[in-house]
Amino acid sequence: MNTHHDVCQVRSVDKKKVRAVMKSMLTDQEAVHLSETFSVLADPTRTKIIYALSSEELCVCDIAGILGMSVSAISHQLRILRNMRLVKFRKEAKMVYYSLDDAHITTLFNEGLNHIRE
Amino acid sequence: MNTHHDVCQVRSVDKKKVRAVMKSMLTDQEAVHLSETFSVLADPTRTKIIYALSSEELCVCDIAGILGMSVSAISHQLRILRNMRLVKFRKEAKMVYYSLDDAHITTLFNEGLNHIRE
DNA sequence: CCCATAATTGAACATATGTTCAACTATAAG
DNA sequence: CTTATAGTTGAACATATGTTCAATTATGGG
Repeated sequence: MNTHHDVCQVRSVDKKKVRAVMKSMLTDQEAVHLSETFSVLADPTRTKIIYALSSEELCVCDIAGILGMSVSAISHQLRILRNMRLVKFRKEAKMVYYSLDDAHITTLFNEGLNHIRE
Repeated sequence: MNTHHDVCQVRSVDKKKVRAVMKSMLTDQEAVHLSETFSVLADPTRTKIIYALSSEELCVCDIAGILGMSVSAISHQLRILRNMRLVKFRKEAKMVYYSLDDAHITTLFNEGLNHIRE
């Protein structure tokens, strides 16, 4: 609930503009969904994992080795990526091999990578 | 410093793969830079602000009105967007008008928007 | 000069997030 | 069956993040 006690009392300087923008504004659901999408890529460990998996299918142990981090930390992050359907996995004996499973986010990832590297 | 006490002892299941991936791996700096870029868009309030400003130049008061949030909360977020050079502003009398100032991130933003709306 | 309004700022607060540690499951070898 | 290894998980912990609240700055009107 919005009590407006700290919201600008004029409510709007340009009511016409305000009404127009409000009409096309993202819904809360859209804004949350959109920001959650970006959140997946908003962590250096996860960007490294995604980058690593973009060239090779890898087991948890090797990802940990490549990033110089604990298997546990990597496993926790892989769970997040799994829940977001960004990676898929395949079991073979005692090993679990991970690979990318989302062409969409990969595009977004590469778009971001191009931006910082330009 | 990495003590390796919890890192897989085998160090690598497939040393060839591991070495190859490590060679092309993002640097810490790149990974942090990349994830920081995505972090800017990883908050629903900021995505709404960016969306609002993509159609109109707006003063702080009107942005607050559109989002139904306090002027203070919006101002704090605008400072973040300003520091990241995502928005620029212009003073007129007592008002401060904000507008977008980064074509790059806007592309990334729209890419994300397309993904969730497809 | 005094007051009202637009906006910014810092501190406090609650919540979210990422890593560590230890315990646990699953699989395979002897 | 026992042991070793790969991986997962939950709790604890520290840190980061976003909003609120109160105080402050900046601008303009009477």
